[in-house]
Amino acid sequence: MILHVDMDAFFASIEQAINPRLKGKPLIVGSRQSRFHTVVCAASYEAKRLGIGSGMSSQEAFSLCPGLEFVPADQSKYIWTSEEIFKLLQDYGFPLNYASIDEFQLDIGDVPEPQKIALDIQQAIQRNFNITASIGIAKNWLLSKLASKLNKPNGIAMITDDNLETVLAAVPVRKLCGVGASTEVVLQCLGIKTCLDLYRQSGQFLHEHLGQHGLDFYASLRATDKIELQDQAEKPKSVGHSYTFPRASQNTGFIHAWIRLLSEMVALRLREKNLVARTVHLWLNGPQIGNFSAQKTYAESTDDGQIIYQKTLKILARSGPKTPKIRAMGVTCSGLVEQAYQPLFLEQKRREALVKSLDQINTRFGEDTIYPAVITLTRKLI
DNA sequence: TCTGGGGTCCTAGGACCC
DNA sequence: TCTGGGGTCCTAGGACCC
Repeated sequence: MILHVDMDAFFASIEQAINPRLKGKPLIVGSRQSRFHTVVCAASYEAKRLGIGSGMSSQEAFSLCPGLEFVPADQSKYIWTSEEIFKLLQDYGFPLNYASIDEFQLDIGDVPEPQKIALDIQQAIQRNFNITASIGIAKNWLLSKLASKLNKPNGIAMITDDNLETVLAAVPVRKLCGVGASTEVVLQCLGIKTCLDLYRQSGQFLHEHLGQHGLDFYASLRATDKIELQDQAEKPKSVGHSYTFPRASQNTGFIHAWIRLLSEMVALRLREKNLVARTVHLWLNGPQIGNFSAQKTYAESTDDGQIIYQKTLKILARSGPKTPKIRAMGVTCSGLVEQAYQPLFLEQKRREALVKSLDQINTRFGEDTIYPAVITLTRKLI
């Protein structure tokens, strides 16, 4: 059996646990500092009851609840809490998988009373962090994840062979992990509305209409999939940053400065994780171009913002749109491996020593102590 | 004036090698 | 020089999740 632990309104609950004034109040955690130009990252259950949910614009949320409490997201708090919960779960001694910042899966095998373990975990989390979790138990990850949503918040639910069809009949297919907007349209056209409708289709039928995705659903709903939990936190496969401008811009200097800033932010995160990257991705979005993305893989790996910036500029020059307006952009690095080589050339050694010193100064005296001058200019242009 | 930011996985076609 | 098959890596884009 797999036990899926899903934290309830994770970011919002942490803020309420830290700040008693926010307890019991409708609260949203926004993705940016500004309470007006942001979207809801997480909503407390008090806010959810008023119809506020993740992904909604903050303005819409405030119109539903003028007295709404607002806190900008502070990732470091949530990452720290997530890692502490992971350690707590490790002590149970089962293979453990880190599924996302607020979801964990334990392979508890065929222990006799899985609900007892679930209850114990819930109580330990409540005791240590003053927040609640919902837990689903089933034969594989997809069904256990579905189960975790059945009795939210602070609930426990188990899907067995006996209640499988009853549970599936009550859940709209859109709620199943892996069914997004596009898949839902396909399924609606086929007359498939509930998870039970999906369950009753043949593998061949699902393959015809959904390809590999359909076969995966077929196997997962029957718990015949053979995906084993890996007993460790996965290493990241990509690291990126993106930014959306208040208005679209055509100013080349502005755009290049932002690429520089995003490249430096990505490089800093790579160094923090002791990783170097071979592949650089550039993503652009604008009213005329829609989504544009291009990537290039290089022979050498790097964690240097200056080099990532130059590579991104090359991608832009080679295949980027010519002069259209840019509304949002992102720089992402992939092809990540652990940093484990000695720099060969003097120039390279000097740059790495410089970058290391800058990181040390910024760590000791605050993030904004020393940085490329272009970033000052960029920030003024926001 | 509606539109954030961080990711993962899959696919299909092309380049290139043996 | 052409044909065939197998395999890997790279690229661009889509779908989805929190």
